[in-house]
Amino acid sequence: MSDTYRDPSGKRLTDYPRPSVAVDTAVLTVPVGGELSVVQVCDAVDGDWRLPGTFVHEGERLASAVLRSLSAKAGVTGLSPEQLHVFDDPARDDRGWVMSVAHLDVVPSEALSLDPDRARIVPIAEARGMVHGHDDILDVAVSRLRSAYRTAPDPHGLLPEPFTMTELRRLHEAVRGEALLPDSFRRSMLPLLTATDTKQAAGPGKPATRYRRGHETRK
Amino acid sequence: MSDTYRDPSGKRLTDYPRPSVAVDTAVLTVPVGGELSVVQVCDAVDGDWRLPGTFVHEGERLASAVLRSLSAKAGVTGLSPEQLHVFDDPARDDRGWVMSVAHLDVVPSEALSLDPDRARIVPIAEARGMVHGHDDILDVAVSRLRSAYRTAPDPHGLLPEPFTMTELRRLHEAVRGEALLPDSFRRSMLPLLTATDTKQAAGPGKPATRYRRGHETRK
DNA sequence: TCAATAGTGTCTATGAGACACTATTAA
DNA sequence: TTAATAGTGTCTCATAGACACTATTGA
Repeated sequence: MSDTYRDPSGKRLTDYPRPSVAVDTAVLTVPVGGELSVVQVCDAVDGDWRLPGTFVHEGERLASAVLRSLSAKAGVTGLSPEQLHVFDDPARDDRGWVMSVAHLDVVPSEALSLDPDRARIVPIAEARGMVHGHDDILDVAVSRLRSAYRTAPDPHGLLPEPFTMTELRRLHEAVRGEALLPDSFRRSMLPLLTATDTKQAAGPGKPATRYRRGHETRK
Repeated sequence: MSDTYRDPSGKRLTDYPRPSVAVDTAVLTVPVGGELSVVQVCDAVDGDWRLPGTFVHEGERLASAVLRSLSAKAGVTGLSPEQLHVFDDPARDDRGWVMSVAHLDVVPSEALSLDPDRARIVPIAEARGMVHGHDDILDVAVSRLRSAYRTAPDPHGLLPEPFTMTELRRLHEAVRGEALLPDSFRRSMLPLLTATDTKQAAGPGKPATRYRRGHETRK
């Protein structure tokens, strides 16, 4: 840090009071056959269940702080944190002047290996009642995720490739929290998928084509 | 601030290094009959034209810091700043560890009274080349504003009520940077407007109905 | 054969784009 | 009347919803 910088009033940058900056992250996932869920951690001080978070270290990127907090507090290997909003109410945190940059990270449930004493996965409907306005963060995260899943097939890669159209639709139904029409869903997603040569048969019924994300004009 | 709080490792909140937090704001406006423009201020230290900004004071809300910086540096009475993104690259600002919370504010051009030595309004196409990544902030601000003006009539209140359909369309054309079809535009906006009883005639031509924002089912 | 799942054909309602038309004013 | 601007009627096309239909498998 340059100590020589002085602003027009002659003050150094470090002469100004500075807030602590935290990151708090809604890690969303969909367990196989389950509903949209969020990772909560148990607060070491007061025992409440809340979203994982940490203070940002000096010179650290926000996304790095998010990944560090997920790996340390929840045993989660995060992927690509996305900024949502800065919660800046000075009275929000009774520990002092803390700004929290809310993040969203979307992680396949297979990639989660949680320590049950410190972290858990709960359906989003059962996650309400968290401290520090974490309910609000969850709301923003869910609506951001839902809008991403309205126009593209599994944009966050929750489903391992290749997958069948039914698997994809069940995932989207879980994320969006509502039933989708199979034929309309198929027609809207087909132009954004590439069919593979292999089929998947599970019990009776016509074997399903397997797809990958993205459209390729392969011969 | 509570001095007694200690985290699990025994440290007080104030023992951690903290970043300076700044706000930088793209103030967008549309001069009457002109194109989408942004307010720039002249940096007191290096003389560059950049977006107005300031450091956040202790206990201050981000939105308050935005309004303070606009009134102090540009003579602008800001309205309702909207958060865009946190720019957190530690190397972004050579003065030290500074996070910048980018904001958007949309202001009717009549409300601007700029000191020409310190501030100016320029069309967004001519505003490129700013320092500290302010070009990126402008990009995000413009795309946010354009998407807001795709579905609703003048959602930021740039046009004084009441207004004619043609005035509204010209404003939307300026914001979106492209021509719009008069009849399609009218049909998409009519359900979101309330007609007044008064008409407006300017020169030859059928007098135009004047509208207000919002739909009311008046008798 | 039956049950089960995958996938298609097609009708309809809706809304955007396009363009011709009518309506109402000043001069 | 003419020029100018406001506003409407209507055709077409693309798309989503809805639902019946066909296709392909295991048992």
